[in-house]
Amino acid sequence: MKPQLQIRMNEALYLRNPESSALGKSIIKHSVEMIYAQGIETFTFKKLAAEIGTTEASIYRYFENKHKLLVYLTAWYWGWLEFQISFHTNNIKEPAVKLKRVIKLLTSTVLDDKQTHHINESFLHQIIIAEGSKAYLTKQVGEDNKQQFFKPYKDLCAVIGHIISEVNPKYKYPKSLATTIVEMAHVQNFFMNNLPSLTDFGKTKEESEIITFLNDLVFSSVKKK
Amino acid sequence: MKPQLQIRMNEALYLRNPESSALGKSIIKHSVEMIYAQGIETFTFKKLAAEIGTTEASIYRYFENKHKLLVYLTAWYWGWLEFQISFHTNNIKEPAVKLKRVIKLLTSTVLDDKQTHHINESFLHQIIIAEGSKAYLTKQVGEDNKQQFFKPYKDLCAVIGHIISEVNPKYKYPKSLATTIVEMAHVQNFFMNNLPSLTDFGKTKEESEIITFLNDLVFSSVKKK
DNA sequence: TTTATAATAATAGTATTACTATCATAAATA
DNA sequence: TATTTATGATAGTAATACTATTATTATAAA
Repeated sequence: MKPQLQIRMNEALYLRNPESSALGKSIIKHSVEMIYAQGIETFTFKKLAAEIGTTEASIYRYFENKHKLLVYLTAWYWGWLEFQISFHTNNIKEPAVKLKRVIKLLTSTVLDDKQTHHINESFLHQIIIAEGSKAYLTKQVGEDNKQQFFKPYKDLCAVIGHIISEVNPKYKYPKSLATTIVEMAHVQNFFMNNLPSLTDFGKTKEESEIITFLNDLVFSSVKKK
Repeated sequence: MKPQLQIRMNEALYLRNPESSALGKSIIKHSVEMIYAQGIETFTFKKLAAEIGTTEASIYRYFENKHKLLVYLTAWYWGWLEFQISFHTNNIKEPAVKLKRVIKLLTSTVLDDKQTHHINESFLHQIIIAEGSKAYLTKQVGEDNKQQFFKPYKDLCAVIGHIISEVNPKYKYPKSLATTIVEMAHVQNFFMNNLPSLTDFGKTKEESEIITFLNDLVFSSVKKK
């Protein structure tokens, strides 16, 4: 059995730690499956309770509301992805190579970790593509930010920003380019699959083309002139 | 009195044309103000009815639901913006200059059209930044797309894509770059104001910096090599 | 092994949201 | 003036998003 990787989560995101019990893990597991299947707006705690054979009240003991649960899932995803990135770029010296690897990791459909734990990362990846921005596109973004809910996302973008600066220390917009890469990896994927005429990959629907596009975009900008 | 510009709207977006009556216009006007002020999730037809002194039932005679209203407002915005762009790039020959002008129009806070009509474009611009993507980030995106709800957005992106191809006919990703410009003009603005550490403009909060960033990004990529 | 304690189940209830339906009345139009 | 059409007034329903209470288990400390 592989050592379970535990993503360190902000305690303000939950009322009771879902990792601390079987019910908690079941809530996470089935949330991911249901939100993946039906989207965040039709997903309710009542449906979730029915699905996993518990009660609404029990779920409310773990999460204050649906929004907190979504923020929890996105935070988990970004934490997990930062780990993946540090793992897969570990012994790469060349910053440009590192940056390419990051773009690939951001864009590629992740393979489910073969049930190593209860979260299906592949489903979660799709959830982040379609629902991820709703975690911060709210009026409470300021409050949520004060409580550090977006720290994993910011940390990841900071890591990417630093790699960009390694490639070219003179490049003026490492942070904005980092968020551009992250957001576009998702937006282009969503458009390719749902509004294909908005992209140049609508015919093939190949993730590899998004990677090529992003590499071209990033390296034309960052490269020393 | 200025000639009123009428944006041609998809009839499937409404039950009764809001432009056809005083109540309809009032619904649009106050929707924009309320969604701007309180965000789409806390906004309800009941609150709107109270605000404008009508009944919920009357509002439902114009719009099937809140989602359709949001899609209507975004469609209106993109239609309006495409008009602005064609107006302000009208006699520009040089495609690179045209593209710069487009980036500026996408990024800049629009000035309210001085009550020329009932829609406050400046508020609407902010709504699009914070809520616009929720119009398509849904499970019904396919259905909505079949009904052409996103045509104004796609048309605008197509226009921008063509300008990109004029700048460099060999550039491989005009469509994806076009959506990147449009989305990033908004995302960078949202981050700059709400999660400033994700951008390079957090200190000054100047829109002009976003424009400079986007110009750099776009022209480094598109430029012939 | 009992006892305390903590987690969950079962059940109920409330306020708000997201609608639909009906009928009366006012305004516009023919 | 008659008639169509829009709006207002009112009512009602199902679902959502919770909160509260009490009973039962499971777990862990004494």
